[in-house]
Amino acid sequence: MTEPLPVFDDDEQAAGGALARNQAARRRRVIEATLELANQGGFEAVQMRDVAAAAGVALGTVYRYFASKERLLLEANVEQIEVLGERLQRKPAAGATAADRVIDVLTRANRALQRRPEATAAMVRALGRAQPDEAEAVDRVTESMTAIIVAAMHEGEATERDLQVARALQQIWFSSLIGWVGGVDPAERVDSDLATAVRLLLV
Amino acid sequence: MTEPLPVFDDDEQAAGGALARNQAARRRRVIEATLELANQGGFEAVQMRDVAAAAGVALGTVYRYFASKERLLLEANVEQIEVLGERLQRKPAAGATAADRVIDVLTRANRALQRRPEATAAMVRALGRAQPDEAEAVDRVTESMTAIIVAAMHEGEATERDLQVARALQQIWFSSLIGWVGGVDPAERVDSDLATAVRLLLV
DNA sequence: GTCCCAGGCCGAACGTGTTTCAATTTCCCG
DNA sequence: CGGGAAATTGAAACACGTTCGGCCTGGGAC
Repeated sequence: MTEPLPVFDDDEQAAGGALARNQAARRRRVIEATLELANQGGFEAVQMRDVAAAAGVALGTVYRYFASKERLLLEANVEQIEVLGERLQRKPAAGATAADRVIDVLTRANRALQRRPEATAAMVRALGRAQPDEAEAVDRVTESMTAIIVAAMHEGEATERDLQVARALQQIWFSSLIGWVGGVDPAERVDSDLATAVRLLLV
Repeated sequence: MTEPLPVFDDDEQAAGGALARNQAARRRRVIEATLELANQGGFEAVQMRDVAAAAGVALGTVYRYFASKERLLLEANVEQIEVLGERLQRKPAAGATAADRVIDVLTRANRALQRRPEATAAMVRALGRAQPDEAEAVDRVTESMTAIIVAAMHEGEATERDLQVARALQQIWFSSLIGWVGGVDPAERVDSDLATAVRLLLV
């Protein structure tokens, strides 16, 4: 390693001592490097050695923070999805009916995802490979996806049926993304599958 | 190799000459070995070297027939799914309404899949990892799943809407299987998700 | 300030999917 | 039967995720 020095290039809250601060900074750098690589070349470009090198950290250190490549990608993308969710909320869904609003928000979400096709593909691939250890991270991602849908349906409390519909749509969304990422379907198919499903589910 | 002899333990049509016959037999042995290993230990137990050894074939030969591990698992499982589809047809779905029939057939299908959890997990994992090269194999699997659903809906020609519903259900089915295999959800969740979705989609 | 050690950090080594290639065997056909 | 094409073999090498054992450091005890 040519750079064994502790570096603080992070804007997080510095809660604990120097150690805790360094750890937070390292973790952040690893995630940043991951997103960078994922943006450029997708899942296969995120090679653990490269992530480590780009983050200025040893390979073993990456594994100290993230138990596996899937976990790393998942955790890096949970943030992204959550940010996306917030952004979508800020500009509330347009449309008179719930169906219109859901279609609107999903279309916008997909547009955002397709703007970084490689990164999206990497995230979806990580989701598709998840094993029991990663269940929690997977859950957080799908939870975010569901939340985006629920929020678009209406303002107040969601009914049981709303939640069922939202889960179904999230599952269809995920399947479609897999299909797109796997080269089975074109990107537009994600939108059209979802629009069709919304029309079937939200009478 | 201790067994270089050509073996014909296959019941397929012997169309061409000895070469074609041997190739068919080899291919079959590789698939058989794959299913065997997948049944026992799932995805990670299907190791290419072991498959080759169990099939009495060199590693390079396995790759002559199947471009990748995913492809191998996919092709091995297309057969399984198709057989399952036929078996399900033989005992037609029970129920007065389309919804009941679809739930019935999906429940039976899941019971069959859960009887070989490891093999199912291996197939689902392969589906989730698919890349563009494997698109065709993926398509055949999802096609079979959709066909099972369509067949349960009614006898005659399927309407456009039927096909949309069937595709949506297939996508939900797949997502649920991923969730189960990934340890996010218990096996029963596959059934309950599908039952819920059927009730929402088939009024 | 010095000493000590739990924990962080490192990178070499391992496992498995994939590729490669020369040598050998099998098949087909004249 | 003989020759050449194609398939198969065996073994080695490569790529990349993951693991492991030892080194180093920060920070508490004194």
